[in-house]
Amino acid sequence: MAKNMEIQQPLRDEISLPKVLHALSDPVRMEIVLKIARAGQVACGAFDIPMPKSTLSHHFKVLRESGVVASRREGNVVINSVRFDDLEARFPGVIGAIIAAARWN
Amino acid sequence: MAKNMEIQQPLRDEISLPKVLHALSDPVRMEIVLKIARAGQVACGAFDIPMPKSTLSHHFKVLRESGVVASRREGNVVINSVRFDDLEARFPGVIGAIIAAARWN
DNA sequence: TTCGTAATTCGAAAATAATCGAACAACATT
DNA sequence: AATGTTGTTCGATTATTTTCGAATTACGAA
Repeated sequence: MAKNMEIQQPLRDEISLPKVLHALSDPVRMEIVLKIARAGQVACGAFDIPMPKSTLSHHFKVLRESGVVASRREGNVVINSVRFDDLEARFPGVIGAIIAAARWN
Repeated sequence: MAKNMEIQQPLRDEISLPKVLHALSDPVRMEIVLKIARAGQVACGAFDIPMPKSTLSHHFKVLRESGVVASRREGNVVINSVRFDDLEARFPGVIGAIIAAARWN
């Protein structure tokens, strides 16, 4: 298999609102997003969520495929960030309001 | 069984963000919400969505139980409205941004 | 090349959600 | 009371998601 493959994620214009909302409707994934949003850049390994890593990896996959999170490999860790610019361009106000609301509740 | 029962829906403070996002993550339900939002008040029967009424009723139930939609019986129709005030109070900006985004996409 | 660490993929099982016809309930009208 | 209309509930089926251990990939370092 080819090495150094780009991690698959949708282009800005391909991001779909139902998929974004579904991705964020899971409390574990929301917690992940909050932590990434707070820190800016977080490696997958930095989450001490009590859960097998295959399950956690699944949640990252959902977040990535929905366009909420961007992941890139750096050495042998995967760094995640929230795609604020793309989300804001496509769905103005949505991601900010959701994250702000989730911080309080 | 008792007659004239109130239709069950969560109090403002019981509305949960994950449930709201899940409710809105379905395209059929989003379409329902858009139509209600546009018109203010819409009876269940006013939707010409090609789908059995039991399925449609299920979607209304999800919207109601998540706190997105309020339903009240008036004569023999059920009138639906979006709970803007409650949603705005609990999750400022969320419902407005999502509906605005959904209108375009 | 071998080893260790980080993370994804696979495959199967369990849990949730969506779908839909048939039966039922609430209400207005006759 | 009988009938028609609107919408919900029930129960069964199918579809989608979530979960998790085992195997695998990607990469850096020894």
